[in-house]
Amino acid sequence: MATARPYRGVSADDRKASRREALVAATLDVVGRDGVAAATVETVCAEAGLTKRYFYESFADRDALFEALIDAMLDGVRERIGAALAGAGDSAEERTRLTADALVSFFDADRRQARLYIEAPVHPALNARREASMTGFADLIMGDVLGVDTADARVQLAGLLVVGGTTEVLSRWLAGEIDLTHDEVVDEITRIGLAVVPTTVET
Amino acid sequence: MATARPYRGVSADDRKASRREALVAATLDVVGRDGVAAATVETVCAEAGLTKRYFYESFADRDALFEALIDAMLDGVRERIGAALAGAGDSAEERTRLTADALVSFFDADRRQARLYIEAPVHPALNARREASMTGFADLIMGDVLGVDTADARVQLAGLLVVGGTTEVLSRWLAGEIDLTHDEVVDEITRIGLAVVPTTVET
DNA sequence: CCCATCTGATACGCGGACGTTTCAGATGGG
DNA sequence: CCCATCTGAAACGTCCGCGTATCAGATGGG
Repeated sequence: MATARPYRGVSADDRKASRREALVAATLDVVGRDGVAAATVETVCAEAGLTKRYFYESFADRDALFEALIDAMLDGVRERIGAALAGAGDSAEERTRLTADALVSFFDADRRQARLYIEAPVHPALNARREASMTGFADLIMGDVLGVDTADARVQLAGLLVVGGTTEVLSRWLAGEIDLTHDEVVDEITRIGLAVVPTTVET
Repeated sequence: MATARPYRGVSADDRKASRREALVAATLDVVGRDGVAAATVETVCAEAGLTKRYFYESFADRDALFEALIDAMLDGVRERIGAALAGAGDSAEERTRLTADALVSFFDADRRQARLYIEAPVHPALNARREASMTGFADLIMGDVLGVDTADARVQLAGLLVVGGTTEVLSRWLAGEIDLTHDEVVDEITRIGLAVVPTTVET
């Protein structure tokens, strides 16, 4: 049954896919404009110009949408950092700066994603991904960027402090509470990242 | 009207005050056990062994309770830090360690308060206080403890990064994700706090 | 041209939480 | 002793969001 049929010249799969895409985009818009808490199934559908029927066509429930959304965002961040580090040298200073710049640039360029990340704690499904990602970023920064032993609990602590602190700083800077330019923010985060490395465990 | 009358030997004011206190204590218990999101008017009243009528006798609404709760918690933290710094010398290292220890000890000793602080972002009223307090703590640490110029935007950034990062670290450590002792955590936070000071603006 | 499918809108039932109100019974003052 | 006040429990009305179901009209295949 349900022998998929073209409609207005588009195949069933294409229609479904573009509706899903519209929903994800609409959610990001709502989050960016009104915050995560405002992104209900109803408001998202209204924003997308679709009805709830199509929501449940693509997502099992609201959590599924949020998970898809934040996973896409986190993949984007990782990709951005990966690209920045791809052609980099071995200098810890250079690598740290490139990483910090990738992060700041990513969220500066798309405030919707920034708000999603910043407000992730309001929703359990988002918060779980956020926490996991912070651990991952901490490992990445301490290991791949600064080149210290991430098995050391002190290094883990330092990594989480830098990542958590950077998140807080980004949130404030994007809100206009910190009167520094993009480059100055990157400078400071880089400086702090380098300063925070436990000297006793350098490799 | 409402000519307050004693009941079971207690004055009306005393009865009301103890009910209010019971509600605050119950909220803290619920938050500690089940999280901020679980602290509804109904669950709090049930925990306190009171009914909603008494809730609205002491609080205008749920937000008022949350505000009273987090303000009390933040006052407690400030008091604890103040006491720690009261008899301290001028050494930045000593003052930083005492501050870090005060913070870690406070939340380590009362996980309910820790959970309230950590989960504050889930509720707007709590989050507003949390954000304001972080700015305040950042100023306190950079100014009163480390003795640098808090008018400098770079110092503000560093302060927020340390405070935000410390919050993240505390959250993880209390959750058992960081395998360090109380003293080791204080050591690391102290070390990082000192390392993060922008050297170009020392006073 | 006819009928199955797709679309868009709307209605529905459910549960959770809020804040208000009602009521019977316990308690204390005059 | 009587009656006003206090207590504890419960009921109520409202709102909001979820997830499902219904239905008339548009569209396309055979």
